[in-house]
Amino acid sequence: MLIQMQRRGQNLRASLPFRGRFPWLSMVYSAAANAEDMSVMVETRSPANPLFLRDEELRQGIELMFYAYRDFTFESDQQLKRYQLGRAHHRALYFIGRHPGQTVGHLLSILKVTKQSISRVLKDLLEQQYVEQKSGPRDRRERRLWLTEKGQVLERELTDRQSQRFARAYRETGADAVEGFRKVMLGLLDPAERIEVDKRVRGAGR
Amino acid sequence: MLIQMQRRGQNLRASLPFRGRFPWLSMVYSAAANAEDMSVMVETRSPANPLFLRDEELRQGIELMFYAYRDFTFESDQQLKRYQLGRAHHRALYFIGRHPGQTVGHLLSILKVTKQSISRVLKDLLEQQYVEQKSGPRDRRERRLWLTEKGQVLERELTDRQSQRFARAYRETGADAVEGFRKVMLGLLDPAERIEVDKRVRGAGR
DNA sequence: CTAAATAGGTCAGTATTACTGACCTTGTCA
DNA sequence: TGACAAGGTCAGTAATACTGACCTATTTAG
Repeated sequence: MLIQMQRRGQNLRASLPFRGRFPWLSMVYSAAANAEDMSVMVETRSPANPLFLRDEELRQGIELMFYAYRDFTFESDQQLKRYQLGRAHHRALYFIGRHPGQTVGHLLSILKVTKQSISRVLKDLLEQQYVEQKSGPRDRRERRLWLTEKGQVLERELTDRQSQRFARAYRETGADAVEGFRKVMLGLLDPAERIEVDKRVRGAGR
Repeated sequence: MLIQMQRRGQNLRASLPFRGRFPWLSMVYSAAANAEDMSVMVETRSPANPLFLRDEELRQGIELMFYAYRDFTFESDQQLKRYQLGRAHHRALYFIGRHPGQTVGHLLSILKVTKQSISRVLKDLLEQQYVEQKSGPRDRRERRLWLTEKGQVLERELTDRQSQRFARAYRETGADAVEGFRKVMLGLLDPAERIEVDKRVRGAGR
C-alpha cells in the first residue's frame, strides 16, 4: 500500500485519483487529563504512529454521525411532506408528546431555538389542531402544551419509522452494543446538558 | 438552581418543571425478532404494559440522536459563522478532505443532495480557494476535487471541535462502548448503504 | 403597592439550505 | 452519429432559523 505524505497539497493530485490517504493527524486526544493522555499529544507525522489510528477513529465517529443522522431523518421527512409539515413540526410534536403539559419555555430549552422560530411551528400545529394549550394552573403566564388525539396519531405515525429503525439496529447488535451506544451518545453532549438529558431520556415525561 | 442557557442569544430560563421519574428498568432483549417487531406496532399507553419498556427504549434512542446531533454540530457552526460559511460548506470540505480527488458525483452520492444544492457551496469554496478541481484523467467530464492548503487548514479547524468531542466521549466510555456505538450507528443506516459506508468509514479515501 | 422581571407572542427583515424543472455544454462510447 | 453521462446554470419556491424591537399579561420582590 502506498501512503503518500502530503506536505504541499499540490503533488498528490494528478497521479493518484482516489488513493490519497491523509496522514494529517496530530492531536486531539484531549486536553491532557493524565500522563497517558499527554503522550498522545506529542507532535507526530509518521503514518506508522498509532496516533493515526486515533485521528482515524475519531473521524469514523464523525462520519457515522453524519450518515446515521442522514438516514435516520429521511423517512419521516418524506412522510411529513404529505402533511405539508417540516422536520421542525415533527420535533415539536415529538417533544410535546414526550412531555405532556410542558411549557413553551421548556420546549425551547430542549430544542434550543428561538421563540420566534418555534412560534411559526406551534401556530401551524395549533391551527391544525394537532396540539392544544392551556395556561398553567399556578402561573397563568405559562402556556402548557398537549397533543390532541389527532396529534398523537400523527406523532406516532412519524415516530414509528424512526422507532422501527432503532428496533432493527438494536436487534441486530444486542444489549451490550446498545449500552455502549447510549454511553457514547451521552458522552457527546455538552457536559452541562448531560444530567438533564439523561434524566429526560430515562424518565419519560412528567 | 438556575441554569443559564443563552446559547442562542435568547434568554431561556431553565424552568425545569418536569423532573418526574419513570423507573429505568433493565432492558429485555429477546432474540426473537418477530416478537420484538410487534412491540413497536402495539399500542403501549399503559405503564404497566411490558411493551412500554420497548417503546420507551426506542424513544430513548431517538432522543439521544437528537440531543447528540444538536450539540455535535453547534460548535463548528459557530466557527463557520466567522468565515461566513454554513454547515453545508463544512460537510463539503470534510468529505473532499476525506476522499481527495473524488468526483462531484461521488460527493453528491455521499451528501445526498441535488447538484444545484452543492453547486452554490462548491462555487463559494472554489472562489475562496479552499478547494480546487481538475478534470478526470480518463474521463474528462469529471471534475475531481481537492482541498488546497488553505482548505486543509480550515477543515481541520472546523473538524477539530468535533473530533475533540468524540475524543472526550470515547475516553470517558471506553473501547467496548465505542464498539457498541459503532455497531448501532451502522445498524441505523439504510441497509443498502451499509456496506458502502462501512468501507468508506474504515478505509479513509479507499 | 409599585416596579421589575418573567412567560410568551408578534412584526419585520435577512440568511442558509435545499428543492423542482428546464435547459446547456462537454465528453464518452456503442 | 446519436444516445447518454458528468456537470453546470437559471429561475422560482419553501423551510428553517436568526437578530432586533416591541407588546401584553402576570408574578414577585422590595
